[in-house]
Amino acid sequence: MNHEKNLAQRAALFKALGHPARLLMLNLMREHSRHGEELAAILSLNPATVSHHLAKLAEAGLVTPRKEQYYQVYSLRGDLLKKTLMEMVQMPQETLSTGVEQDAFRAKVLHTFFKHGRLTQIPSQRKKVQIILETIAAEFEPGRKYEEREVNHILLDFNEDFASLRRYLIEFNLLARDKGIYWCVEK
Amino acid sequence: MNHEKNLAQRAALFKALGHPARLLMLNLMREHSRHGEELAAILSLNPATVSHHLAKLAEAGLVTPRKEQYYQVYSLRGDLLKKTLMEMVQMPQETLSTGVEQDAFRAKVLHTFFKHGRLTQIPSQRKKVQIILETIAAEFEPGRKYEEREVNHILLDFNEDFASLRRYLIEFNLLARDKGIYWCVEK
DNA sequence: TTTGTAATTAGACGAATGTCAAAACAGATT
DNA sequence: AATCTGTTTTGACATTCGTCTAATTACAAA
Repeated sequence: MNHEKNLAQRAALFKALGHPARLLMLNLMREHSRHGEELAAILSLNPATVSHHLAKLAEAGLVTPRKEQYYQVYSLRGDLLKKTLMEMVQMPQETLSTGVEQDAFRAKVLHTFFKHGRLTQIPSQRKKVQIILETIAAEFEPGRKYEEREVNHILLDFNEDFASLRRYLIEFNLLARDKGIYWCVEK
Repeated sequence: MNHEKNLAQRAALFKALGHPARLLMLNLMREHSRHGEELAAILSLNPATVSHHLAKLAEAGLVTPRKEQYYQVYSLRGDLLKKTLMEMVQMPQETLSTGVEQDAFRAKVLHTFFKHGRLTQIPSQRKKVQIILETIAAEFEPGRKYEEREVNHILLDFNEDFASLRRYLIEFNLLARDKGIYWCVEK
């Protein structure tokens, strides 16, 4: 996809702005166009170095060159600079929010604490417990009522300590109970 | 002065934004706060690397950390990102416009073509000729009238080819002539 | 065409940056 | 107090970046 390219492009823009000499050049060009030799003299840099910097700025679309008599004159492209940092940082939702984000963390946690479909250990961090319990709670059909021994039976598939699991599920508000009848909480 | 620090700070901000992993982190934090381990899992990076990136973002003032249970949770500082690129690039006038800009180029040109107060050669680039001639024209008192032989005498101090200099000065509109009388043009 | 001048490229080299493994740290849980 | 776990630091290594000199290129001026 072009998301990668897009990402690299954005990074390149900021990278182009991330050097003192180049910031100074842009400020000088803010007043009027400049040619390489002039910038080199003002900044006390070698013309080759200036050329190198200008290439980066041009590649990022921040300046545009034009020929003029002997000189290659560079001028500022103001339109790009009018955007906010946020606009430049922000990437399309789809690039990130397709659930991939949390899935990576979920997957890691699940892989750590589940072996062959069974819960090997209950993590001590609440965020991880949450993930574990959500996975277990998915085994219960929404809307259906369960007897306590049905609940125990299901939980027993995950770990022999079904009582702790049941308690956790209620504590985390994933399971509800009334008069010995259980049901899973709607999301 | 703090101009230097200011300049380095600005560059550091952009440098912090100039890396794909850090851009992704900011985008992830745009939805909600994140802790290091989570980011490491999502980005498939070593926790140490993530910590390093987060430190750069924090130093640039783009994110702020807070402790939360086991975790160090980082959240986005939106205010900074609201500014435009131009606002971040732009430096106070005084830092640049005190005439230092052009002076550097002038100095270089003058050093190249003047030796011991005498003009060793007339440059072929108009921008440089302009600088040379302005320097020579400064020898004439504003308002005062000069005979042609007085003009020649002054120019002879710079170069034996006084006739060419005189012609150039008029061509560049630095000296004016009427009926054999010369005067320097007001700025 | 020849010459001169600014711009760019190539090459080299030191400095800064990104990455990870391992160790040290900090702080909550037990 | 002892332990466990996420975070940060340290050290090492490869990569990228900034800078210069020297060589090359592109063109305007003569």
